[in-house]
Amino acid sequence: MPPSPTGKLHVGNVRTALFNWLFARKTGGSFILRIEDTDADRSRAEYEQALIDDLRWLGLEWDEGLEKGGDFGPYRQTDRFGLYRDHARKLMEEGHAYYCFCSQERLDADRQEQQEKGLPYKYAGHCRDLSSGEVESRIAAGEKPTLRLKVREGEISFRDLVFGQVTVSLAEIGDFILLRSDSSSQYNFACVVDDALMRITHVIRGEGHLTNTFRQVLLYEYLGFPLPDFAHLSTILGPDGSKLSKRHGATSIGEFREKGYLPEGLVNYLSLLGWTPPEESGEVLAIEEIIRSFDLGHVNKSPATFDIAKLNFINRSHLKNLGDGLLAEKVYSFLVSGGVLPDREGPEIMEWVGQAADLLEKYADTLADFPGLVRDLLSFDPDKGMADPEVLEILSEPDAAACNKIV
RNA sequence: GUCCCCAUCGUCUAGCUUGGCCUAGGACACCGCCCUUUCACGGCGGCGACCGGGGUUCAAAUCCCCGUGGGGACGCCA
Repeated sequence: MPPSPTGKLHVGNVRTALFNWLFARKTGGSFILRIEDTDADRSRAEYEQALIDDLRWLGLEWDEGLEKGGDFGPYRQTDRFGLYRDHARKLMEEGHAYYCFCSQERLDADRQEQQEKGLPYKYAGHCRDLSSGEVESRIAAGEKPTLRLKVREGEISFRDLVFGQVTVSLAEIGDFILLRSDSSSQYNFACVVDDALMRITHVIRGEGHLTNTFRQVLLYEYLGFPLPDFAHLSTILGPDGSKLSKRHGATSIGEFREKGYLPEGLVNYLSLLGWTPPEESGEVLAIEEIIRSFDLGHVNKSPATFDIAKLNFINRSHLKNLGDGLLAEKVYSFLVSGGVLPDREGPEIMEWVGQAADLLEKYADTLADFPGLVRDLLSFDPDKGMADPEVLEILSEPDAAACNKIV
């Protein structure tokens, strides 16, 4: 599981993490957390920490990697640049790579020209056959070249565990960059070196990487590394059919946590995106049951739409399975974190918790979703035995802020 | 634009590998009825799909081709 710390952990990434984790648990393998932070501009330490917190909150503990250590560290790519350079040198010595002095401007111009002609962009190979003398003198003169892979002719093909056999002509792939001019590693290269050195057996990642995999397979070939198994997971779409993003509402798992969703509910729902448990077991499952029946070979290829209504149903079901004591505790801390109740001891708090416990007993079999439950608690009137419609109105879109409003 | 990939109810999907058991099954949502002092929960029932067109075959949701729609890649991002 190699995330980039370039933003909040998104449900799509979590689904990928989850499938990696499930596969590792199912097969008795190790789930490894490696940070892909080779993009210095976008990577931020705070995102890395949030990512760790989110993964732990969900219960997706890793066996090896960040904060955990292991035999194949370091587990942060910025700490591994030396390794990449070593392998780059090897590729160069074997004639599979070359220095490229093309300026950004020249590349942009090439790209634009190709586009206008309606051709796919591909590096034109200007520097492919520079003499070693020229290379040396330009480097001596202070030019900072990138290192490119000399892509062979023919085709490349691999068998994906989800998508099956996929093939592409190498004529489609230009000589791509291995090391940037600041000598840091580009993603595809770092990824292959790490996966090989860390003895990764299964690469399970988002579908967006399917075409990167062609490049990577070529790198495995040149580097003489054994090929791991690849499994690509379809994209998660928003209700309008486009890739799920912020404008579709809550997408970061932090937001779901704040709204009071249960980690087990979220994990259960996400496991259902692209995968189906055996029919006889139903869809509301404890994590152990998911592990037991999880099967990568039965993962769907087509993109899945994120459906909040079904998430709510799954979450609600887990809420009901929680039991009164645990539930009262969760409700209380939810209200505290939302600022509805003060985080302190006191008679009025005890009274409230007492009422909550009574109510939970009464409502034991009738729980809705978490915010719905809170809504009931706040508006329950024992004399009338019914909810106050005005309060219900305010809380029809219940969240922590709305709860705050009425107290 | 070029390449890679995908296509079953509104949504998640089973079935497709090994064509007939599919008048296409389940779940969420929705609608109705029952239960209930309200709501909810629960029970029962309903609505609802094989993207289009050609093949192959005695037989196609399942295999092949074309079209259409969608996603992804084409970066000194990952």
